[in-house]
Amino acid sequence: MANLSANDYLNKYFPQFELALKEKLAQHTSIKTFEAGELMMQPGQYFRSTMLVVDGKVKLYRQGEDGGEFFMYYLEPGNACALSLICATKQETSEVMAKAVEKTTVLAIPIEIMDDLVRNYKTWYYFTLETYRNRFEELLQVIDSVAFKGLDERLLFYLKKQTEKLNTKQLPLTHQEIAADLNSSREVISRLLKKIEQRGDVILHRNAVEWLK
Amino acid sequence: MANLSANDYLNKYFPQFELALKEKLAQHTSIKTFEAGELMMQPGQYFRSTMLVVDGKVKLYRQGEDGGEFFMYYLEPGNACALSLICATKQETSEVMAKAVEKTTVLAIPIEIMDDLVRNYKTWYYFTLETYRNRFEELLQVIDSVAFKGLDERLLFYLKKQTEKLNTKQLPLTHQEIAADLNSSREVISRLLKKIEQRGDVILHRNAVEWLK
DNA sequence: TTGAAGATGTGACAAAAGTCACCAATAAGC
DNA sequence: GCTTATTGGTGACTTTTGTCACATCTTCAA
Repeated sequence: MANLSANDYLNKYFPQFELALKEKLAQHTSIKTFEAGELMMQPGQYFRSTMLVVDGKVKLYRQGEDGGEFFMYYLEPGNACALSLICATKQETSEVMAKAVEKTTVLAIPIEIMDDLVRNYKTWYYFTLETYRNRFEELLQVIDSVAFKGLDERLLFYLKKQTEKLNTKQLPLTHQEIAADLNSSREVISRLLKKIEQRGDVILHRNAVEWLK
Repeated sequence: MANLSANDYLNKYFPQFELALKEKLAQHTSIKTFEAGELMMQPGQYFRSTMLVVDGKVKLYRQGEDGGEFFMYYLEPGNACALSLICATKQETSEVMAKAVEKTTVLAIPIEIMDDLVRNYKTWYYFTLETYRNRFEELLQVIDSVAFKGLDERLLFYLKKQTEKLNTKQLPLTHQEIAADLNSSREVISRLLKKIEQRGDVILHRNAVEWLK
């Protein structure tokens, strides 16, 4: 993607923002990019800005004390990180990990203007509410799958979600990565995938899983 | 508790609301009460109002397709149901269960005035944001415990949370109820409780667990 | 081409959790 | 008192998941 200005990004991915808000943001935000694989946020880190994703893809996951991971959801262009809204506003440390899975571009909004945004721009207010709502609902789904389902069903749910979000049926995932996302172990995932393959729902390739449904 | 007016409740539990907001709410809300054990909200139900809890205690939990339960958190006086904010605003059906665990009183805010509240009363806006934030953080904790911890640790976490919220070390819970909240089975909970008792962290009574830490 | 690293497959076993059957203790109602 | 429902205890067993050890296979770089 060619070099777009903050204004270009805002018009493209945040058309619902009122004009004055877009102008305000264009003045005060800086554009930051992260390389694929780069960590954008980690527990214990303080924030001086909230981030609006305008290009790429960000993976949000929780990290356990033992170092285990647990995938929550992806952020895409047009999304904001609900957690960074929380953390920036409350000046608390983040409790989740955010990692760029592709080269990712964000608009960084300094916390100093957050209060102004919230008070004076209705569309910003609606946007933050909508962000909370959406993330909340995603978290509820995550809780469901982990509370009520066995690993086999969770794996199916995970693969389905990946095909939707990555927008391809050839999922570029190793068994090891899947295991990490589900906080399980590679061997177990390998076996479950094999079962699913025998049922005819996927085909296993090296470094990839092909979703057939 | 004697018969309080909406205004009394607002002053007591929502002192942070600006005066005009309290007046507005006093005019437009109705007081509803629920008996102990009464279901206040269930999946598939539409809402015509958002609820502010002003007395009693409400248990929020998720229900699986198989009928299993999964405890999320309690709402207490001064809290609002984040989900009812979502559902009322988006006119979507609820996806969680809410049950009064004690006789509970709420102020019901008709959705018709929600937009007005959001637009014109700053303290309402802050309140809704704060509500989302708090529930979000509670959900993250729930996810952690279920993603990274074994049943034994989850049980400890659960008991601890109960002592905090119920504000007593004599938890009036049967093993069956605990098992339901954790979406496990009574026998397993009984055994784990026994272990914890042997470690000296609790004493088991009939219909109650005494938390010693 | 060869060696190293990473990805996957698999058997054997261990640990955690759920299920079933049944018993004992307690409380509540008649 | 007696009966019955609820609560809790326990052994035996199964299923699910995790762990360990090791074998293949592929890719890539030296």
